[in-house]
Amino acid sequence: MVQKNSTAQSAPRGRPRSFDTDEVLDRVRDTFWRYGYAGTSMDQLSAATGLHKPSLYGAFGDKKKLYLAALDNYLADVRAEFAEAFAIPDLFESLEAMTEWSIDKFMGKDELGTGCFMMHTAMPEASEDPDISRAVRESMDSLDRALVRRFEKAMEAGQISAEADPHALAMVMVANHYEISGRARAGYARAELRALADRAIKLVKAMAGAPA
Amino acid sequence: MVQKNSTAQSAPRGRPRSFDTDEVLDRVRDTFWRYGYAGTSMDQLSAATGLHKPSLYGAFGDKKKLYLAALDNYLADVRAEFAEAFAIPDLFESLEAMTEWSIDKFMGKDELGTGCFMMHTAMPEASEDPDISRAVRESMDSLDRALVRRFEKAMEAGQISAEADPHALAMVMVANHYEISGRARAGYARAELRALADRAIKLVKAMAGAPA
DNA sequence: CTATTTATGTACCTTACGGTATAGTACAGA
DNA sequence: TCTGTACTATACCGTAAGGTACATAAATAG
Repeated sequence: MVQKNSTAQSAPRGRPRSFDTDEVLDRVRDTFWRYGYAGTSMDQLSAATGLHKPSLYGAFGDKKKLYLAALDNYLADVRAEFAEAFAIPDLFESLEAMTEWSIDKFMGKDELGTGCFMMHTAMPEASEDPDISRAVRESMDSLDRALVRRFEKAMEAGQISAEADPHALAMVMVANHYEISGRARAGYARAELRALADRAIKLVKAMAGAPA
Repeated sequence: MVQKNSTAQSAPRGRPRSFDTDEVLDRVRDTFWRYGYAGTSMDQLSAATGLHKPSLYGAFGDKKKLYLAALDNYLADVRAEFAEAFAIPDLFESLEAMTEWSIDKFMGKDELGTGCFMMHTAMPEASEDPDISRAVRESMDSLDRALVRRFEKAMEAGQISAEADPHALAMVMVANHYEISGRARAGYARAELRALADRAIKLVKAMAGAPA
């Protein structure tokens, strides 16, 4: 009991895992992404990860916990990327970076068109599963806040008019974000998504006005 | 062979159906709506409609055809309601009616929060199923066109500035529409959806300017 | 080296899935 | 009334679903 909360150097006791959890979660995420939560079987996940089912169950619990782990993984990734984009000093470069990343992600591998992982795999379950529903709400709120803060920062930096409404501006970008996700999954071409994003950025420019 | 394409008055030959197809499709739609396409079983649909499975298979084919029939049903409903809303002479009353109807639909029975049927049941399947993907694209295009036409009509009627951009205005309403759907399914309250819609309408007002 | 702990791999369990065979039933037409 | 036809009801089929028992393997602790 001496070293109760032992730090990282002490190796775990039994046989070590033969896989990297994050890599596995990436494969899991990609599989759920294509086929949806209900549409993905544990056998598919087993095949996609190369792990046998008992390993998956041992490491993550059950299908839902595995999904939630993949969702967390995805959302953390989004938050990190957006934080990076929003750290760019110029507002419109920020928005450009944000939309560019989204469109890349939403097109997916081989320009297949997969949309937002959360929108198209978590939302169908959200009406029946309060855990998933809460995760979605938290993520939406988080994106709202991040965008509002970004616009407030731009106002403080004098990049846009002091009379601009950060909440209205954030709404435009958020709604555009979700729309692009839907269009991507419906099979619209990258150029069409880009045009939508550009339109939104242009609108933000018009709304935000010249710096006072 | 005389009356090959007989008109409606000739009754069908065998035992008549004991159910009304549209009523059944409504129940089917509601069930898919809650649990998603993959998350809904034929047994659930059988229970929800009160029909035994052979009747469902006999009338609709298989699960996917049954789903597509429910989707068609839903989309026809949306088109009809929006056509009605867009027939209101005043533009902003039109938009009010459109959003009011959407929010009602998206909240669902008992304010449970179900979102748009197409967005949350068809989209997850869209990345793997070209039939569903195409139906979604057609529906999105149709809503785009309807909104653009509505704004053009408002311009012709001198309700908004002749310099306004109908496509930009339509984009705002469409993106807002899909966003409200997502928020509804994530469990946001009706008042929050209403506030989002009002913000979009307010933005449209600002963008459209006073009639020249 | 031995005991303990944890992960792996195979094989399997129970249940639920989409779909159907078959026997019976209600109608139109002759 | 008889016949053909289409729908209904029950019971069922083969398969795939989520999840696990159990024997084995690889590590640490003593």
